[in-house]
Amino acid sequence: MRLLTLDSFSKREEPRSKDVGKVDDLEVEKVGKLQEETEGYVKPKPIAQDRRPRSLDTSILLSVDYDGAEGRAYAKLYCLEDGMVYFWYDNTGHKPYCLTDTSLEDVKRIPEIASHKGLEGLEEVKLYDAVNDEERVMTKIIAKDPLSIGGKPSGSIRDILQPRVWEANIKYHDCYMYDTGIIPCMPYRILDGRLIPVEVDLPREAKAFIDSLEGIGGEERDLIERWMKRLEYPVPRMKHLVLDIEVASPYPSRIPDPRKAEYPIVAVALVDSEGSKRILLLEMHGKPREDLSIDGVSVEFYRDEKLLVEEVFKAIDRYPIVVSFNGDDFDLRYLFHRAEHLGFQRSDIPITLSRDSASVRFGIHLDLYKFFFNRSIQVYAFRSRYYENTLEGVASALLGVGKISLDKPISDLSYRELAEYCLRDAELTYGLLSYGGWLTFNLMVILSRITGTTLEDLCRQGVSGWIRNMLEREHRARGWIIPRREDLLKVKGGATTKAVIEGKKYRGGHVIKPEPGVHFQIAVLDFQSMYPSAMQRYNLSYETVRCRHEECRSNIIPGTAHWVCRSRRGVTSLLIGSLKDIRVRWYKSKAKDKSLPSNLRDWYSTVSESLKVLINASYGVFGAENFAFYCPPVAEATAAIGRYAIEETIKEARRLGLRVIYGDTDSLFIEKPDPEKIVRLAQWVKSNLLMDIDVDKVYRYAVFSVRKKNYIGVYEDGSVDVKGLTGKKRNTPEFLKIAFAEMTKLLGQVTNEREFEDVKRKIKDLVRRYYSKLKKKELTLEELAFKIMLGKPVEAYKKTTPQHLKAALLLKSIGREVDVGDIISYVKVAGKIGVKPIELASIEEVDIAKYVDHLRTTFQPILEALDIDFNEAIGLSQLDFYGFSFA
DNA sequence: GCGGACTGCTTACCT
DNA sequence: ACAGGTAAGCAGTCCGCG
Repeated sequence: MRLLTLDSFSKREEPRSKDVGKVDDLEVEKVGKLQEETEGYVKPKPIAQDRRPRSLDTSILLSVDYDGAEGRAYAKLYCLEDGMVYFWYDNTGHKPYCLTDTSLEDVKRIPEIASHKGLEGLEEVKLYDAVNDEERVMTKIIAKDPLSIGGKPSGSIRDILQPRVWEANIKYHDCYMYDTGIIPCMPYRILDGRLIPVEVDLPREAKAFIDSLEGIGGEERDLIERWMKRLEYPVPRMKHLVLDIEVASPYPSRIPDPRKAEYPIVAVALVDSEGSKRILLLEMHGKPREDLSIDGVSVEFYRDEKLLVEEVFKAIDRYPIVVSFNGDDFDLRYLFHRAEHLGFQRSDIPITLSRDSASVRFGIHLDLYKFFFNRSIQVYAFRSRYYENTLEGVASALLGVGKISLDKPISDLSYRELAEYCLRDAELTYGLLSYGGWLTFNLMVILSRITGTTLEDLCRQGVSGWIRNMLEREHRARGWIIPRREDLLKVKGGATTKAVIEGKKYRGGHVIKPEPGVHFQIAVLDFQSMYPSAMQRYNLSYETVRCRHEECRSNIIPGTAHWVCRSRRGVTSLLIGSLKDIRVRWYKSKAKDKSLPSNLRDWYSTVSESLKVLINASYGVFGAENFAFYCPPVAEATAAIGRYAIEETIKEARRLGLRVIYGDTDSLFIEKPDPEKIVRLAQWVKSNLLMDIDVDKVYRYAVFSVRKKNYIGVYEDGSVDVKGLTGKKRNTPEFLKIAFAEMTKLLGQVTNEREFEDVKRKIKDLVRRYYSKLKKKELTLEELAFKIMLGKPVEAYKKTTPQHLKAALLLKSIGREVDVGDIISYVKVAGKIGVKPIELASIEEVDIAKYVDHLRTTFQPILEALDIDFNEAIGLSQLDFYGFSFA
């Protein structure tokens, strides 16, 4: 009976070229057995059967879906024992529902409801309304199926009840998970037909840690235990299949339309986590089959596209996790529609499409494109190491390997070229998932467990979706009504402060004007997680800010017209606070613990980074209009507490005699600090503001100009931080970046004030050298290019025509496709338009004067601080010209 | 009709 | 579609100037 585990499939024959017929026979036989194995209540096929329930070993919950034919929810479970996916159908009788504040009797009298075909029943429920701080009796309208609640073009229950309807927009699979309390990516068993969580026992050390927590309430302690159980349970290795397809389009730069699927699928790469690599090629007319062998790869030719696609479908059916890069919008969508054209029955296509996702029938489909494009993931998890949203961009930045570049359309490639190209894409995608000891996948699993979002949704939603899920689940668990956005906005109102930037909703962080010049011995003090701490310590949450109690109105948040509740603990304050506490007190410190083996440290560090993603986003979402719990006063109060904290801390620092030379939002730069005074300041902050500050870094010296958010800091070891300066921006021409880097290297060598004179001379030489390079045009177009990302489609620029757009338009005029997210490389040239893409320019036409201006502005902030005059620096080139070289 | 002062748009950065 | 604050360069407009 083990025959059908994925293991047996992965141990397939040696890589070889093989013929269609053979492959086909083999697979038909296996699929037949798959069906046989699947009998019973628990089954890997959504077929209605009512057999005696059987038990299932420890399995990981992958997702929950609704089976329309069965009329109930089912869970997809990945059995750790045999590596197969099983379906468990709900037998608790859970049904979709929504709420109304109309009484049960009155609801009965609404004829469209009473006679609604989808109505299952009505029920009176007592729930807590946190917005208004009162218990309410609501009527639960239970439906036979999710579509009856909402989603039909007309006649849905929620449309009939409008506007007196609550919780009608929650996806049913989420609703099911909230109510049953089941958590994706956690282990379950099936006993006596019931889905039962596997009890997770915390390691002794972890229990001791929880017991040792001081100054933490019981509620928060319970939460910490809950999080830790989800985080300490290991991430099991699950089997993945990466899939990538190539389509023979006659247009080289145009992506074929997956809805039309008019061109044949000529290659499919299948790379799995067990080491198997297959490439399926379509034999094309007039192109005889080659005897292809690629090391470690099974190359398979197909005479018939239908058979090729069939083979791909069989592979999809065999894996619990199917992975793609942009499969939602392309690969799976194309496969689906192509299969339709090729005459497949719907039931033989293992893919289901919805508006912006594609899913597979047995396992789950993860689209890495959306996950890597997620800003929070980009910034916090991968530290902005990539910034393009393409496979090429992400892979070459993280893996150091890019796509194979093509100079002709797919249809002109030889079989070998095509095979290698397609395989590379799949390998890169696999590499992104398994990268750094499965960092990406671990990250997803951790976020999934904490927020209760399935991996499939996690990939596709943003951080506001994740946090919404976490909060909604918490509401259901507590018996709270999930507030409606419009009620929140109406009751809590908008912002009361004025933003510095026109058009923003409220005032944000405070930036202190730097003291220009060179400053030695700088300690940089940082508030630890300032905004999350503010939310935790000041009890910020949508229901506590501007609460209903008269007696709380005097509890004013400084700098605002808002107050905060004294009597109830805010739910976001509690959730964010507990996540922050376990991160700082357990995972972050474990990640730094050198006595632990490195793989364990990596795990702790991954958990720590995942928590950071959630914690850091927790403030911003409340100011985001699309967030389900959008509440401007919460975001505004958070930022206001931050400003209050830093301003009061500066005052106290000055009282203590500390010299504050710069600060931004949650940081303070202090010159030549007395360590004792720093300790006193930290104590003051702790007892007066209930927050933590510590010395985040120490600079041997730092260089400031008058500009905020622009400085250079040199560490004790000579390494250099460059912040905000033009010389390190990614759109700055390479030669300026190189020149600037040369300068920072010089600055890194300075250890005391005396050495500055020498370095100042060297910097002048450097500037003059690059000036002369420019004058002599000893630079390539590549080095001179500005590389600017096209922020929107070409047609969307209505108000102005920026230079990178002009260059893009020139590219378009010679037939090159340009798209959102493309990086346009152009140089500044003489003439009316003033710019040319580097593909069309020559070095002779480059406008040198413009580049001298850029040389000036790149160096200006630093020269200013060092009291060097740019003109004087390059003026030396005149002397140089006449032979008075200092070199 | 030309150029400087100004505003607004755009991108990339900082926290 | 997590937030606001800052810098820089350019596009486009207004306004004064015989």
